[in-house]
Amino acid sequence: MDIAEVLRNNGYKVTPQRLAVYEAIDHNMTHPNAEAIYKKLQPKYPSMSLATVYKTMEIFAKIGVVQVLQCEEDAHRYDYNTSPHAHIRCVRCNRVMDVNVDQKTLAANAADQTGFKVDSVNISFTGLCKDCQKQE
Amino acid sequence: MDIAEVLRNNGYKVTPQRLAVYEAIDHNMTHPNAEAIYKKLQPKYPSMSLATVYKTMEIFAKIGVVQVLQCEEDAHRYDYNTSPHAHIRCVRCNRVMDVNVDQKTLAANAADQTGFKVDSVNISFTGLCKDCQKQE
DNA sequence: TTTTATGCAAACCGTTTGCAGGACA
DNA sequence: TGTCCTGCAAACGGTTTGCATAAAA
Repeated sequence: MDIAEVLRNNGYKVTPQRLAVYEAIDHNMTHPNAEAIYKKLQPKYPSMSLATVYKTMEIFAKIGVVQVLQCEEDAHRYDYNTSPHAHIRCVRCNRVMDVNVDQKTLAANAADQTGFKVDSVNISFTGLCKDCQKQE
Repeated sequence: MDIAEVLRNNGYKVTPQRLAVYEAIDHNMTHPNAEAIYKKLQPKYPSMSLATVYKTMEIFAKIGVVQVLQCEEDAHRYDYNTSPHAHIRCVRCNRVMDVNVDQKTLAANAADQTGFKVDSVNISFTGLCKDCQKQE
């Protein structure tokens, strides 16, 4: 994906900060939150502010560049993978992994039961990951 | 359920505030947040503080009297129905309804895929409810 | 040159906490 | 009486906002 082009096509300016944030999340499997993205950028982009990270993520979410996750913790996390899937978080090490779930069927089921026109589906699990199970 | 007995059995004192909060959430289908519970109690219990509502809900969640929900909004909501089920929120009127979902199968599926020992499952949908669809 | 973005600091909002006084057991 | 609970106000943490300056188009 050419993020510069996507920004331009959506009427947003292409700035070094936006490119940097994109670089930090592209194929980032850790599902970072804003603070983590900020910290990751510190060494290379020391003048970047946390507010800019938030503003950039809001734009990225709006134009479909990232998916916003809530994994039963305080801060939001971001996923470069915008295809519908669920997440599981380890309650011990806080690692977040992807989980394949048939969201389409679930959404159809929810619509049938309630008469809602369904917009979004959010599925998260918590538990103990393989590594942390070994250590217990 | 005799909430006084449940409190006592778990080592908590029985106070008018705790009984009042229970009264406010028992069979309350609106999935209220702390603020809503607080406001509902104001007329009858004007001296009740919001902090006490929070502290009480924390205890209720711990002893299994309520379920805590996150429906892709800022505040947590509480459900007197503690059996495993999902929720759907209307993005227009913010009403929240219950949805039956086979969480057991989903959890087993997530465990298979990731090797996690699954603790909890959280499923929420958003969309437009029947009434709000009519009005559009 | 016009418009939009940045970085800073302050505000915000839901929630938690410390503590002195009060209620339960 | 001893312990726990309450209500208040202040603190907290993640996020948003207002604004003056700076950079993109």
